[in-house]
Amino acid sequence: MSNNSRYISSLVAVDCLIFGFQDQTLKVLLIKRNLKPYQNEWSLMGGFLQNKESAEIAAARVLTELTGLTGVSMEQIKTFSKVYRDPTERTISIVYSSLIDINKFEAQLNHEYEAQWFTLKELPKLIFDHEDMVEEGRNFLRKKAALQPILFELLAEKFTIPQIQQLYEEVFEATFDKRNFRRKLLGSILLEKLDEKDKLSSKKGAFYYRLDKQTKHYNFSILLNLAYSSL
Amino acid sequence: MSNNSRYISSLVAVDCLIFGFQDQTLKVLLIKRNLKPYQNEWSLMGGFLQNKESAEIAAARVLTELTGLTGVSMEQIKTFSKVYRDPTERTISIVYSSLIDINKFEAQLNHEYEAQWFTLKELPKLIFDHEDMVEEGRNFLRKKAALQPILFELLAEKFTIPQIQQLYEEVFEATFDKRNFRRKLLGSILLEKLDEKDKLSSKKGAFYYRLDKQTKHYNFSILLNLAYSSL
DNA sequence: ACAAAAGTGTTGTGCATACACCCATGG
DNA sequence: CCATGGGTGTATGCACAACACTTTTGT
Repeated sequence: MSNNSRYISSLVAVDCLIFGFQDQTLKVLLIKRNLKPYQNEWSLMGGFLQNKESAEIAAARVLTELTGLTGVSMEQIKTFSKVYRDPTERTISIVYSSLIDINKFEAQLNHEYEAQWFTLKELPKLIFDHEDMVEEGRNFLRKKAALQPILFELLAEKFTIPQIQQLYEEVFEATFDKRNFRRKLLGSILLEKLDEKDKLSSKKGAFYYRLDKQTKHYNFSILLNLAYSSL
Repeated sequence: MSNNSRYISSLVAVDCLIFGFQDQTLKVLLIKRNLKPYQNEWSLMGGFLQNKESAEIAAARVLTELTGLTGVSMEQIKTFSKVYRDPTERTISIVYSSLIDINKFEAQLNHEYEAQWFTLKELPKLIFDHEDMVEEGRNFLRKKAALQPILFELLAEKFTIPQIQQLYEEVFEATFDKRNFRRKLLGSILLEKLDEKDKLSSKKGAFYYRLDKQTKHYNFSILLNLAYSSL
């Protein structure tokens, strides 16, 4: 099958849906476009596929460009291809998502871009179909989090149990019993309890934990039934 | 962001991963390419995105072209974009999957294409990265089937319980206790028992069932724990 | 002293699993 | 009459959900 005028040759973009967790809230990283058209409107950070680049590589490049972070794992969410999704030019966009520890990010932010974290409830209007992208990403996050302990990537190295619980409650838009949550969590994942306490959110203070070094073997049927209703 | 020589303008293809169920076996529909290069090699049925066409529309068009079927629901599986996946020309491909009742298909097959059903175990060598596509599709099918009663789309309007069980066993590559399976199934989905029996696979015969008309409210935590291990 | 969040155990129930025998029929 | 696959019921254990009180400490 060779090139033929009936077939379009389309620009292919990648867009990065970057989730972080801050102030007990799940957030997405958006940038304000600094070029026309749609100047000053908010969007996901994206970029076009370059010549000798797979979409995975392109997505990683875009992420690094914005945040300075490398080696972050990214997952393909979905490809968007509506004909007029970008009114100025026919493009299709492959969306990738990543979860980052928001503090690492702050350190390395590229200030060429005007980037800002938004909670999912206070999302501004986004260009094109980027709001659909966020929605898809959110569903993806739920399914994934129900099956694998990925959400830890959103937390700093040290974290408290109440923090994790808040994160899960955010993602699933639900509230869980703290006794049951703690039991399930500790029963599924090897966590190392530290002596240090986080006293920011209570007077008593909550012990920090960190992921046990050799934690590769989690027993993660955990939280699955939470998932039932939300999937 | 306007066109720029660093950015490639790539051909965008869709490939259709069509699953069917026949002789107690899960099968995929492949075609033998009738043009060079790679003439006479097997591949998924695909086509290029046309000018005013979204990928969803293109995938539906391709499916119809091959099978004559319309209105079949299709799901986007994943987009493949390795640089040299198609050695002759840079293309990216968006894979869609559908489940069809193999009998409906037989009736309407377009014989311009040399199409053939293959079991997953006897898959021939496929062009490009099409084998990866099949693999992705299979994973997708498992996850989806664990949460939703989609597999019914593979069956004819009337089906027996043992038939469904075989189908699920195929998809999950596992065997289930028939008493438990039946109980869970009937407890989750409204099935209407018919008076008629299928005597093809046993002397006693197995009663036919069909999906209850207003079956929109299934209670499908069913089979989820089968999923645990396979997801 | 009191407010605010952290931390802790027990009990009941429903669900999944495991398991063995009878039934209907065609050859 | 027998071989083949279809169909049925029960007992056990486990994992989840529900639930209330004590601890710590900053103000």
